[in-house]
Amino acid sequence: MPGLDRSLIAGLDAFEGLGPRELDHILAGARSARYARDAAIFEEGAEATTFFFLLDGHVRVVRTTPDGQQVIARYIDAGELFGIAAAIGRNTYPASAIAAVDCVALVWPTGLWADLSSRFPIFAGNAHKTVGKRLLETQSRMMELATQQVEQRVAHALLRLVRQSGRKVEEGIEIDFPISRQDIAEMTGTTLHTVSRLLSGWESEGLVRSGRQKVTVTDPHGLLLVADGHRRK
Amino acid sequence: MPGLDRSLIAGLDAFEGLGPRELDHILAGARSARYARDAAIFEEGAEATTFFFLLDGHVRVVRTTPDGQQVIARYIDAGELFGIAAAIGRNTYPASAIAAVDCVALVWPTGLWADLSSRFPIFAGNAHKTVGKRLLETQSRMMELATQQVEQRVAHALLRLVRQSGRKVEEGIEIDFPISRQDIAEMTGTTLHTVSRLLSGWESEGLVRSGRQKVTVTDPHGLLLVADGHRRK
DNA sequence: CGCTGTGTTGAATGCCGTCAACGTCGGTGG
DNA sequence: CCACCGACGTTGACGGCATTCAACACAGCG
Repeated sequence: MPGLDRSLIAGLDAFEGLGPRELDHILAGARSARYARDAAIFEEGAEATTFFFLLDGHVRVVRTTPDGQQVIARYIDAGELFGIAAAIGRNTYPASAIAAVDCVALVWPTGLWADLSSRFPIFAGNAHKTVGKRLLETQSRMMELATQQVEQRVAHALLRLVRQSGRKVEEGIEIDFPISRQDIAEMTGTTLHTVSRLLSGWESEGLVRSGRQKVTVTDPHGLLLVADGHRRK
Repeated sequence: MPGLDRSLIAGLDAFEGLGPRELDHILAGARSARYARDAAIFEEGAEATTFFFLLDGHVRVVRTTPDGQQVIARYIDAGELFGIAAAIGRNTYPASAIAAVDCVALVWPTGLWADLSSRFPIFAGNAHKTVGKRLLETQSRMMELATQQVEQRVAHALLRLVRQSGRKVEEGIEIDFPISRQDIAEMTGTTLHTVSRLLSGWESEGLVRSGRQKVTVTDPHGLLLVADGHRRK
């Protein structure tokens, strides 16, 4: 394999504050890998032998309940570290990671974590910041589930998705990867039926346009009103 | 103030792997403080000027929604670090901390975090492990909210509380601090009315005994069946 | 050209939130 | 000491939101 070029990662959040020689050193320990759409990058409960940085694509992070129901914990976008069990002293992955589209990632053996994080404390700090952000974001979603109605939760979920993984198109902002009603239901703790009804309603109100595994938000501000419970009707 | 004795903290999880001289050094930067029941130790959104280790008592961690509803994120027990915004690179507290009973805590200025964590990487690692545990636990609660009925969620919450903060008494295991129906509702995303009904029902089935701000689980195994949705009836 | 995954929509059920009223405990001040 | 008051808890009745059950439509694919 040819060496990886530091321009791949220079300037990205996770590598903020590191110099060229440091980036080269970190990259020297990595390989790059491709994952086909719907491939499992790692599985919940498996030994955490590697950690990852997503160069391109979108990854769905999923946990499964004892009785088999799936819950989508989050989506990872290009430019984020993931699978960093080592950073929190765990040796198994707490969730599964599935490629939502064809993906490219950098992959390090977990064994390198201790060396890299002691040699480059800034890198470790950036990873811990990422963990912290995810903790806060998870708490926020927990609060939504605890206090809001389904309609508001789904609206919030869509707004989060377009903000984080949106692509500007003719009619508005489109979610940049295939996402089904079932997926949205698993993010918001409801059923695909309810999601379908909500999207149909919003479509006729001109807030969104949606089709098979596709959602475009055409009126973000209007949707935000719904998300905050300001029902006009 | 007299020096704090290292026997206060030796052997506890957060200080695992540190020697006597290291403990002394860490303690040298701390002061101890008392908080009366219901006192706010810190407030959501405030600048994170200090971080804490709970020596005695129980602390309720609370976030408030934009429209004023409170959600209890977790309870902190004696022997845990908390308010460690510095460990995840934040400079404000993401939640409020309220003393559930009279409490005693060690308090460090946040400014010391960088020094302590670079000087004692083991200490920093222990803190990051704590953050990781809380992320996983928060994810689990999010999954419960997304997939389970109120009855199961409340049962799980009680089981978690007795496991983590239980005190063995004559009739079973009692939650070691005052907790109201409202508190349980705020942990589980329901109303005090529903919690009251559930506890009444369980009391007549012999699973729990409860009174004013008191809950005792008398049949943990039976309650676990309820928590897992094995309703006999 | 059928099959599977995805999406839509109607109808019925039921969980649990809301509204309401009352009971009880404990602390506090006269 | 006792009366009062506020916080906490209980219980019934009602209703609505969302799940469940069911049937059908449509697209992509082998």
